[in-house]
Amino acid sequence: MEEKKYCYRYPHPAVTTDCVIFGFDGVSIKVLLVQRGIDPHKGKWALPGGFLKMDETAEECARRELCEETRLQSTTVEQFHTFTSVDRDPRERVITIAHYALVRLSEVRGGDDAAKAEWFSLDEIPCLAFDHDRILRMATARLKERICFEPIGFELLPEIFTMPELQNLYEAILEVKFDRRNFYNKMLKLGILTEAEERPKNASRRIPCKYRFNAAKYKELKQKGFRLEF
Amino acid sequence: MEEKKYCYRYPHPAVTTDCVIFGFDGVSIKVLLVQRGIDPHKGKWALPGGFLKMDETAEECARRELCEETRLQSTTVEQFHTFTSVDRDPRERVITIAHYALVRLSEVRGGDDAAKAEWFSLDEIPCLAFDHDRILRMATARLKERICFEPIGFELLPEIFTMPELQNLYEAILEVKFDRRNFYNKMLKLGILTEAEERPKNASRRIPCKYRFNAAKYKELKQKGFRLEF
DNA sequence: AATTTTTGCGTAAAATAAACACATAAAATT
DNA sequence: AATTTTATGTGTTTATTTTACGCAAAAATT
Repeated sequence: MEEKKYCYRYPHPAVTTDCVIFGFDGVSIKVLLVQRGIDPHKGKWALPGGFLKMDETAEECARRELCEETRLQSTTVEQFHTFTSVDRDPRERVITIAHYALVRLSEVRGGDDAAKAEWFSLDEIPCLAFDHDRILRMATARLKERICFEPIGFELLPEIFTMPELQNLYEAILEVKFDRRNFYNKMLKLGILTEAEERPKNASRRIPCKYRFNAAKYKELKQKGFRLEF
Repeated sequence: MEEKKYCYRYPHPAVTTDCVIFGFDGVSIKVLLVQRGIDPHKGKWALPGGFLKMDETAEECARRELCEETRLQSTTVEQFHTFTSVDRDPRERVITIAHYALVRLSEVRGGDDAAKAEWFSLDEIPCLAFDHDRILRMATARLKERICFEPIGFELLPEIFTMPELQNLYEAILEVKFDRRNFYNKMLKLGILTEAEERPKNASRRIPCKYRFNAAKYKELKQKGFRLEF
């Protein structure tokens, strides 16, 4: 039995971060889950997560876990809720600061963790450990809200993408269907897309144009006070 | 020196909740601050807050503090961000789960706390303890976002209110001016207001109609999938 | 070779938002 | 007391945005 050497005058809860890592394979939204190797809930699938170290912020902690699983250093990581039910963990009082991350599936390499990790579609999520199903539900709800007002969708696509790909992403997240031509017009009119390649003269109409997200232009427009609104 | 009797195998941060309590006096948005009676930052103004107990959730903790300051039991309290900078508190590692609360100023009675508490307008906030200025800024930003899509504004008004009062509230929070007649039309067309009193026949036009928020109607409309959009 | 699908680029209609006009009576001013 | 100003309810007109849908051409399918 290891010594309990960190002592306080008042009880302290343990603090963890969990990370809902979203990806997009061109058809549906995926979430990365890991299979727990230890009790409690040994063998069950869970969100990647771990204990907060005393010299790191919650976001740094979440990024560390993200990197352990995907080898990705720089991606969108955002805190969205802290879960504090008193009986979340049978061992001791544990509160968790939940984050979501958006990654490009093509850039993900296997994690260095021995633990088994797997991508799941949102409609085939297995039974999850702790209150992770609740965390996941809130994460997807937040993703839906955010994508309507911030251009976070581009974090899930390759740098260069086509309009149908972008539409598929929006439809997958929001679970709706858009009219192809209206989506096209609206997106272009926003002015935040740049044509990635010059279109050949003998342009085949069947081959879609390639775009990239114009972050500079978006920043400029945002300062003028415009909102995405989808 | 009191005994440090709560011991763990790994270091644990202390966890607090802070609460940004918003009120509206008919003209501007107010925030309740308390003057710290102890070090660190003794004498400085701060957000009401305190340590999370082991048998309560973060929301319960925030409500407890709200009640201590305002005697209000049932109001909107919502978590919006957890602040985790490593050097927030000079004593030890403290993370705080920040909430905002919306209260009707008319219903607020003095707190039972000995500490001095005072309402401040957003444009005359004094220097605050810890990182509470950052917390307050994020709270007001969140309030702005939320009021555009959820009818939380009514929590700040008396149960019965007039259209000019409602408009003043929206203008105070969003820091914009609306055309009186368009605001009026838009609000009525939403269908979430009920006339509170029958208007006398010899209705003076100068005396505004009185309304109340129709929560049932709002719930019904929301289920059909409509958004406020302001 | 014919048919279907997919894309770029439109346009007409419908719905929504923005701008503003006017009557009335209370309140303020003279 | 008469006059002016202000605040409110109720519109209408115009501009803008959203929605619905048409069409041609090349690629893919049959």
